Amino acid sequence: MLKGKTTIHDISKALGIDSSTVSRALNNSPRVSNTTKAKIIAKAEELGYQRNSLASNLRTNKTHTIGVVVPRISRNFFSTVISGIEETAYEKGYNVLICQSLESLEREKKIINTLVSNRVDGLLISISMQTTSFQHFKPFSDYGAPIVFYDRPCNFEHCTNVTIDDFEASFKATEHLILNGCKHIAHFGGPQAITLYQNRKKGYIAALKKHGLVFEDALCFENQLSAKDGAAMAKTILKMDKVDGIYSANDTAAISALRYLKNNGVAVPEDIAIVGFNNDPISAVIEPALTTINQPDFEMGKQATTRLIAHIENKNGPTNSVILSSELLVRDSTKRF
Amino acid sequence: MLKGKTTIHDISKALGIDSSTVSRALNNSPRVSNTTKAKIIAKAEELGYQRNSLASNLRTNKTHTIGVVVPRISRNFFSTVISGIEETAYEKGYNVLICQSLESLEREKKIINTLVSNRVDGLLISISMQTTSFQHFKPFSDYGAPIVFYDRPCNFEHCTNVTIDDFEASFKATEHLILNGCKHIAHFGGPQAITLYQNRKKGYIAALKKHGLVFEDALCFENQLSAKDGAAMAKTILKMDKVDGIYSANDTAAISALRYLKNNGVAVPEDIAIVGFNNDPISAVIEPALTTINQPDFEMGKQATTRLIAHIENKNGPTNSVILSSELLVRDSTKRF
DNA sequence: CTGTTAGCGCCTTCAC
DNA sequence: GTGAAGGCGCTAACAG
Repeated sequence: MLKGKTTIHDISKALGIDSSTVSRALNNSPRVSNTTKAKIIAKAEELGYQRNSLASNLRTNKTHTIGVVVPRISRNFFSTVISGIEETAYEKGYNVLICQSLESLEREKKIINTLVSNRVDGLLISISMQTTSFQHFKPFSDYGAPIVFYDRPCNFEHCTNVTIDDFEASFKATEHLILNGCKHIAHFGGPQAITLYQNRKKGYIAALKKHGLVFEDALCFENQLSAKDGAAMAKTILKMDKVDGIYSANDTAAISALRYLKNNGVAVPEDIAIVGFNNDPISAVIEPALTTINQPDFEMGKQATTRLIAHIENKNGPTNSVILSSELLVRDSTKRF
Repeated sequence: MLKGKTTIHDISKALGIDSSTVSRALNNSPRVSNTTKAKIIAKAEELGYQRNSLASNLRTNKTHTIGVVVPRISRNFFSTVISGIEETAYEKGYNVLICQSLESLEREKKIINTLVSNRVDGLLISISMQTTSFQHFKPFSDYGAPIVFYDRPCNFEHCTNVTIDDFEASFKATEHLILNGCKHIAHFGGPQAITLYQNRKKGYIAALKKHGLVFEDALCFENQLSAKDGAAMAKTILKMDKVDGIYSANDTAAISALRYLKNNGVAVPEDIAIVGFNNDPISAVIEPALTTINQPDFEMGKQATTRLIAHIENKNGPTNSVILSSELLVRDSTKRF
């Protein structure tokens, strides 16, 4: 007989105890005597019993499972967020179902359907870059499962948003450069159609203003911030021959620029200092000369999960959104090895 | 009324058609007339019906879900494997449940339990580094669900293994260095307790032998291959003043060594050529001077999934293990920017 | 403390 | 082509 197919009825028969008592015992109900409980548990192990969660969840109408939708697990930021989510979820007795949208709206819709039909208790989602309408979240909230949006906020019904304060982070980054003596700071910016990059630029401008530096349009770049872009911008900057600081809205461009500068005999951070948003652990090891903005990724996962579970277990909880702060991570800029 | 809670009975009542017919229609059974089928589907959409997979799976004893256990999703190699798994699984109508063991045996055991109690149809797993006994897989195979081990092989019952040919890859890497004129090639090796690193060393030795080079114990390192290790080994090598090539069993150590060398005025690959196992996309951008071994990560995911699904759907299929080849990725070693 | 009964939502014989 | 009936495995009243 296949052990895995053991049911509470098998235990029930083997012991001459009713299956409902077996169920209670296995759920550690206080309404079963310790002796029978012990007997039942022993038998369960002997028969290799494994609860059928499908049946249990169907009956209780609760899965103790949280659906997590992420654009890409390979991005360090998101995988760290997931770590935070998992830690909090497991701690509180929830399982986690991870799905990647790969930035595709179509795929996001499919995922939502699957999660709904699997009746997850709640949803944590960072929407895809293609997502502009939110109708596909409706079936979710309709069946009473709460949603928390993390990193990429969303005005859907009264859902909670957990985000990072991009303005503040950029402000601090730029200010750091200024306080270290930079007078002409370039900004490597991302697509201004995206709120996130807008805010990062605003923070940069605000810091300049506060410290009485002039905003120069020529020092403001806007592109995809790829490695190629980074090198190209560095080249442009060198030609201008006055830039002494760079604030980059992501790390790929920052690192690429840094390498270009070094290869062309520019000392970093002595000649040109660089602060990059985002921090990838590998690049940090490789480029200790780079100061980065350390995003609260793990913390974001924890916060979002805590809020979500609060909503799941207490439907009338508040839907306060959360804005998290980042920290500047200034590394040892001397040769490390 | 909550839309999400619509059941086939609601549709049944609304239409005056029996629920069994509704069920058949929604499963696109040929035994329902097209007219009633259309009516039912229309009504289902109108009511926002979402199938309850819990009930369906319970009844059919099939979840169309594959459990995937991975040591760490943040490692590029694994997240790419997952992409391959997802692609194949979705194509064949399966869902994927991703779990991270974080290299912990205890956690791996818990995951297995959850997956079993959720009755996934099959398991794809890369075991944790702590895993040496395999008893915890028993409940899995006991209830008839097949297992495929990927990347880290396992002699458990007659399960399929999908792995990479480490010997061959190392051989090719080392040979590449030799063919490019290297005479004294150092080997940055990982813990020799792990089969994988053993095989990588064997491939290195075999290549030396084939080309009549002497194996020198002093050039063979064994450590965790961290960034620190990489720099330390590079330092040692420089002192020896004869090494002209490095074959590293991972990329972290390779990149770190490369940077140390460059910082000390050594030209790469002109003075010392480096080939590193594993390739991280970011480091590839940063260090075009590095030749890497391009592992068939995506392909591995696809292969493993294809095998698993074959076993799920045809219980008596063969359990042939698969060994995949890697490719040397020689990058433009000139200054890229 | 333990047993009885019923049903979660779906699918699948078996009839007609 | 459709309806009736039963059960997947578990839990939650309600009794006793």
